[in-house]
Amino acid sequence: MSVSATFFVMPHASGAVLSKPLASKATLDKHFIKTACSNCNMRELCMPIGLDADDLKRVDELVTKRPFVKRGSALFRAGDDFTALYAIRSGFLKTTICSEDGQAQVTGFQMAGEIIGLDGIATDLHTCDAIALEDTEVCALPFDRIEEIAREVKALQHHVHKIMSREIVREHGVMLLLGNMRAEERLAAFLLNLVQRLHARGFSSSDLILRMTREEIGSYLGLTLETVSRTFSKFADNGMITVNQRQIHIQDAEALKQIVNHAPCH
Amino acid sequence: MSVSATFFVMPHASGAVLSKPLASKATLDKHFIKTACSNCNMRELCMPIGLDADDLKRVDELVTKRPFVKRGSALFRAGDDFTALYAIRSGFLKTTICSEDGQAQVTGFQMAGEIIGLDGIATDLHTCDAIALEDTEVCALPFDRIEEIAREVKALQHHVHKIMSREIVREHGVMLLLGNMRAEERLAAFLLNLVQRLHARGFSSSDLILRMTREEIGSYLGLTLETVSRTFSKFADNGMITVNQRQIHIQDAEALKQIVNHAPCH
DNA sequence: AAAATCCTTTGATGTAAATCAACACCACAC
DNA sequence: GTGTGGTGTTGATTTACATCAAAGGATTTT
Repeated sequence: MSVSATFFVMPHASGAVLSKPLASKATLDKHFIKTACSNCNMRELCMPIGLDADDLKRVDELVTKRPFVKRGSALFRAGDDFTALYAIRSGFLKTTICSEDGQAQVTGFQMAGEIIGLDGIATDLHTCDAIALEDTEVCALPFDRIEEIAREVKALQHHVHKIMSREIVREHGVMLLLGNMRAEERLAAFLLNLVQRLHARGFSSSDLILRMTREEIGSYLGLTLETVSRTFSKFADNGMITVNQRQIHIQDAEALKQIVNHAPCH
Repeated sequence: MSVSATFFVMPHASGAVLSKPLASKATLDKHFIKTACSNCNMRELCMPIGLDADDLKRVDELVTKRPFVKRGSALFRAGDDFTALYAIRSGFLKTTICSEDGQAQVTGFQMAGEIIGLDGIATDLHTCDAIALEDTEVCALPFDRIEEIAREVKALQHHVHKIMSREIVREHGVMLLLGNMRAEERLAAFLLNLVQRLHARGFSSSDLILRMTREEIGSYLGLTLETVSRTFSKFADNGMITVNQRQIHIQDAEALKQIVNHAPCH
């Protein structure tokens, strides 16, 4: 098992593999489901396991608001006061940091079941923008309430620690990617990581729809949009994937893994 | 204030500026100082402020061992069981992750007063090697004890969260550096960050001794050792710094900041 | 103190990816 | 229908950095 696979391709695989696709279900039942965490489709992904009924009730009270973020608009922006973490119920976001001259860099893409906003704890201010790449619904988890309950519920406390540590490990993987890998390796790792996370949410492990532009992928991977486009074409020419706009079909996952693992031209 | 300066140059500036250099003191008093945290030189850096006497006593009991790590040897290695975080009392370390083909990448450099080992929380296994670049003394903080006390001492709980969030923000800065910056910008940001952290520990804000090789700097910055060396030479030619082996004197910090901020050749 | 190893510098050459540029495509509006 | 702006592809050229190479210093070992 390679480090790339461990660090980068699987950082979100916490064992929670759901039996059915969640997005459609969430859409269907939108107005009927109870909004309690204990009843949430995403529970296995964003909540600790092994809570007793009493603890669960406490955690249910945690979620006060469920903001809806329209495609293209921000859940929060750098400089905003930090008050809450957000658990993503449905949708897709990117986080970006930008230097004063407008140079922006995508630091991550987040999907349903993931937690966003951890960067704000350090200074009580958010340090990045969180922009919805499609219509997105999140659960606001007021951080002072999280800390309050975490002091009483051991499992939640540890879960919070794990989530933050996991983000640190994920970023280590990105550092490896940005520091060491060639364009092909980066894009292969990116695709495998995306599809793996989608698969853990009940979606196909071979088909995916990109919610972001080539430019956003490039920004995340430290490449230009042209290089991303060319590399997609190269993968397609080699029969590893088929590309149809934002629709990607992975035909040969093994070949992609080979590319990620085999250190390049050195 | 630029993002680079905020994210990358100052991530460790938690306001704690000590009045005197600590390293010599620590060396001098080595066998005489009380080993309690409440008496520790580094307290302002690695402990929460505003603890009452009762809380302080509790935290004092946290530190069980003070392992000594000889230069070149490992505090922990990837794959080791995670049991404790480590607060660095004195010395200097690097953390590295490596892919199976032996390709290693430095993910950070840590100095006195900083916490190391946060990556292990996610899986109960360390995911990187921590190697001492000079003889180093650390305080082992058993993580189950940290969680136990954090449940009782609110200030400690929040402090742990802040430390983890700060690490996430630091890594965002590294991502920006690796993804967007040119060699000169990277090295300038690196130097400014190092000297700023040293200054916060009571050392000079213009002179520093590098504890790592050009190769290790290059690994951290996603550059080769030759490029690091050449860039040092270029800075020296421009009169920004003087380089004497590992001794660096910063003559024109402003010029270095200019390099970091001004987006490059785009 | 000599030997061996590691580290650093500097030069010459090669190359992966950026940049510059043109065009095709899609979506949405009017 | 014909604009208009965002998005994606592909080609030609440039360039920042990697790679290859060699030699001089520093540091550790014996």
